[in-house]
Amino acid sequence: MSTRDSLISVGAKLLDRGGVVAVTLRAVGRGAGLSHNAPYKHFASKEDLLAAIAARELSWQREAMQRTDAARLPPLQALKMMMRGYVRWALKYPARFKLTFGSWLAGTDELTKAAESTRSLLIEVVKAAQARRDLPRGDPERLASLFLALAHGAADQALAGHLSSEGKGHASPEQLVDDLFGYVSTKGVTPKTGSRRRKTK
Amino acid sequence: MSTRDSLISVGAKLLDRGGVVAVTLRAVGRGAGLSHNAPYKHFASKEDLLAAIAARELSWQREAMQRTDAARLPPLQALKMMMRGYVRWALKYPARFKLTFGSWLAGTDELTKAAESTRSLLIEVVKAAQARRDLPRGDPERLASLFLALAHGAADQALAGHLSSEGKGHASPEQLVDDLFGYVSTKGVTPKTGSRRRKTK
DNA sequence: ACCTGAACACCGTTCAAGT
DNA sequence: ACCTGAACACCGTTCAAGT
Repeated sequence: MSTRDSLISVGAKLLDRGGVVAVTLRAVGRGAGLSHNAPYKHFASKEDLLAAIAARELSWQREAMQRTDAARLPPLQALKMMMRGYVRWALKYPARFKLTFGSWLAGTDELTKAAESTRSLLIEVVKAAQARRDLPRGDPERLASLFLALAHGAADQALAGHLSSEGKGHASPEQLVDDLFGYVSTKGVTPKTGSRRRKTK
Repeated sequence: MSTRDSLISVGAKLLDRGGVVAVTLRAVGRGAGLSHNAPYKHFASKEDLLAAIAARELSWQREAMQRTDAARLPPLQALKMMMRGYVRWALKYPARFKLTFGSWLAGTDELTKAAESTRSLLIEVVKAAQARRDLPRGDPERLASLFLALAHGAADQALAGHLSSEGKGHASPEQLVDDLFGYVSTKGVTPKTGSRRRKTK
């Protein structure tokens, strides 16, 4: 493991422990057994280190989706698993999730590339599901955006505590993902809310 | 306007200009024409000031929705306008939007109250739309969560640049909101992606 | 090429006073 | 009740050296 990689790892650990405010270049150097400004030999600035952490995270996320894809499940089911995995990741590592979508005024190349390759994988799965008539026709990019936006938003709302406040309407992010599949898919999957959908035409 | 309020306003201005990192208690004091630690007489900590800014924003958001509600439009249309307003607000004030859903380890009372009252307004509109059979049956809280999560996620993805990358699949957050209405509503609104839905049963 | 140590400006926070 | 000024520990960043 290169020094650069271990600095990224230390940064991620600090991030998990104390949020983004806990990630200081000095602490990262310390955690790697180096001097307070050794990080500057590997990253141009603090933002640059944070971007590297985010890129690694996004890249792992894509790899997880690729593994799901390689399992050759029915595409609609694969898509659902990918979205659930995304949500679980967000809930398990909130700080990493937040960081990944922080304000990257000028997203690094590394970062945008990782995001785009995730996106295109998703689009392919949507296309495959459409070919089997499990998803309605229409621009696959747009449909992929719809799923991703919902998974993302549901996770973020849950983390903010705006979802599972109190009472019975405690929809988990996973449930919302399932609901969306119910509304969109043409396979007659009934959302658990009790609403009835037509059977496949 | 109380000193406290003007401190909040200065903080919001700094936030818009330079993101959350630009909001320093010292700069806020300076901007209000006070000493560097005058803010401590009104806020317990920096986090406390940020929470107050977020709460004000959330509260404004709710008031905008209430104005829409008061216009007595058909509920489904009112709901759509609220969601679009939410998205437009996020795109116009990204830093405020991000802040509002930052990691509020211990969300202030003020903050959670504002969020809850927004939520309950949304739920009422969903119920009204269901009563008119414009939305399918099912837990209205859950349906409201679905709309809010999508609007939120679409806005956040757009801000991260993960939506309108390049090519034709450049779905705007507003379009995604419209798409969701198309899939969910029972009024036979056709999503612009070209997918056909059944007419009302 | 990679690392250290000193230095600078800035920040959050605390404390003792002032009116 | 509200504000100021000094002080402390900490941080991002830069620079001049060291090997």
